[in-house]
Amino acid sequence: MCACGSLAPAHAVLTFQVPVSVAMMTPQVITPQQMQQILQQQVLSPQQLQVLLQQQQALMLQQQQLQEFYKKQQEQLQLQLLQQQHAGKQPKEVRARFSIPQSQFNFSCSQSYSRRHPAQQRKGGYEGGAIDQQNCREEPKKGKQTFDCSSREGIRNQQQVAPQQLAFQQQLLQMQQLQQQHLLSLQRQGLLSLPPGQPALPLQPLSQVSGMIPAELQQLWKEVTSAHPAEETTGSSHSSVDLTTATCVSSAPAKTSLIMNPHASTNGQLSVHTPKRESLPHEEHPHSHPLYGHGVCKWPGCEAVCEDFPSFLKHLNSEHALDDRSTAQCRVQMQVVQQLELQLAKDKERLQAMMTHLHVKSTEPKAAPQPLNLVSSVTLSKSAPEASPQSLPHTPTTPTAPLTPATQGPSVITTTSMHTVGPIRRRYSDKYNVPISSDIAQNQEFYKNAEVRPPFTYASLIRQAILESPEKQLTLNEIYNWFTRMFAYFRRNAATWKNAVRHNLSLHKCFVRVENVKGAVWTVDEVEFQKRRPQKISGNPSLIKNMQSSHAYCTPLNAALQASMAENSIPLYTTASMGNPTLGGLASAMREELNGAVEHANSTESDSSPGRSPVQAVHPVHVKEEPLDPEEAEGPLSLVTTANHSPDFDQDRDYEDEAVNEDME
DNA sequence: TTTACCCTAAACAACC
DNA sequence: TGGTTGTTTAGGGTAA
Repeated sequence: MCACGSLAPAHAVLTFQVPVSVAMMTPQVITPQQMQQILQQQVLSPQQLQVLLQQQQALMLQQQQLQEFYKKQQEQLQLQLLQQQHAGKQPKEVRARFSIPQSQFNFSCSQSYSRRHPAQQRKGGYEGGAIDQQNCREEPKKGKQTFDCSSREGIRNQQQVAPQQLAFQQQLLQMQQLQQQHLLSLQRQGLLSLPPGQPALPLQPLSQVSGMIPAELQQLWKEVTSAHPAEETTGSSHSSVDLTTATCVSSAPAKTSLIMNPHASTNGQLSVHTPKRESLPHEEHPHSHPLYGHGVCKWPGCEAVCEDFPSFLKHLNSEHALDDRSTAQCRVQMQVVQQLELQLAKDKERLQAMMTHLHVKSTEPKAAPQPLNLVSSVTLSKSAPEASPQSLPHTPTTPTAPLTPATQGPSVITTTSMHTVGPIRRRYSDKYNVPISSDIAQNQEFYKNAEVRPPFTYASLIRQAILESPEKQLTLNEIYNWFTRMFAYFRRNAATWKNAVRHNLSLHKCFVRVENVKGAVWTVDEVEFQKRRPQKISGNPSLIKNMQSSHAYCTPLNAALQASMAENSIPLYTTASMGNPTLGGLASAMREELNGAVEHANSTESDSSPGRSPVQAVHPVHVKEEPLDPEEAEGPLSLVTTANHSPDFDQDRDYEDEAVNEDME
């Protein structure tokens, strides 16, 4: 680390000798011990420590703001990708080139079987045209049908590559701007010094990062700068654009440089200021100061009210003069910035890896986008040898494809791993993997549009359907509707999967059939559900690893930042301390997994209204006759049922017609 | 190899 | 009578 041992004159702080490139590109992790040492080097009073504490809190806020900004960028990126995918919707013929799920062959075979069974012949609902029974018997063994892989896909890919690259490049650009913002902040504060002639952007050249040629850079630069002229002139919103102007292209005129425009970081409440800096850029805007806003001193942890700018300056000179405390605060701030830079660098690497990966893939037959969990489940399967470029799953529309954090590396989404989604047998339930609800929520559009089988067991899906319902109870038909509504995959082969649904409902103790005024409805006994497959997760490292990796796969892109922070083991502000909802949820999910069923059951139980007594409210007609465990004798803890059922199935009904129609296809 | 879990298929009965 | 719902059995695959 770059701790400056001696503290003497103001200049010693102002010209903190940290080569920016070094501080930027090779930031070092500051351990809490080191941090303590730093602080102990100073003779600080408890009050000063208190101030430091407050300052750290403020810095945490800053980090959160940074996160939000980061998230926003990632969401934008995702949106862009989505738009590109929709723009490049593949024609229908393309569907034929993808694999046909095994169950569809099963469907075909069952049809042939039905010819031998008059009782089944009555059911004709979904059966389509004539099917060659011979093929029907042979193809399923292979598990695949191969079709001609035309060049249409390649053309489509080529059309998509450019905007995709552009999107990533813009993402990269923004990240760099973010990075530069912190550097400039440091420069403004005098914490970093640069040789006089050096441009304010001692960063890695963009071309090195992105692999863009200068012409592309210039074009990008034009686009970016022309796209946000208002922001640039007003300096009102994100400073990133200004930063771009100031730093991204060193040859650009510096007139719009952020350095000359302190407005660009008017929220400078988190900046560290040293007295020397007062006379610097603020002369153009005499009453504007990064440490002064809304009549309040923005020095971290200060917030002293200053009626006017002169009084603020007076306050600044008196309260925040160069002393041990201010120096220590600067040090803390610098460490924080370094951490942020480290984090940013990591994410930049990820982005670069993503770009590199996509660029490489663009020359190969492009596979349909897949939700991460599918990919992960595929990697667990052994069906890779069956993979072929022709066996992609159906993607009638181009659904949302959540992106993977680049830490997973380009090997996560590969042309081979993406071909075997359909026929895989292995599923994972939310018992020891990512919660199904979050997965479905994250990949909702994908599942709705792509005919890929959700990587969850029927039991998990049924449970999810029931738990999603307002009353935590569904009729069989409503469960059917949920399946067809949520998953394109279940809009086919209705007989097969419906039979499976019924089979699961009857077979598993966790599904309890109760009868209310409306008729029979199905509810979930969480205790029983969690009892299934009581594997010792806590004692099986490989399982834990698998679980964690599955979480990582399923983590949406906008959690990449948090993930990277966790990976980076940022010591000063851990992700947990930042109260990040994503990681918090992940942590709680893992806790839930590790703690087993009871906690989950209790939580589910709490979902039901306290006043309700489900068992009393409904009339169980049938409880599966299996030997009761002692705990079962006490009754299901979470039999979430209610009697006052309200008809809320308009939505289902709306879809029903559509689903039926599709089933008739 | 065993075991548990999962999926698919199918028979069958009861009900609407 | 035909469709739906629910139960049960069978067989095969997968992974621990």
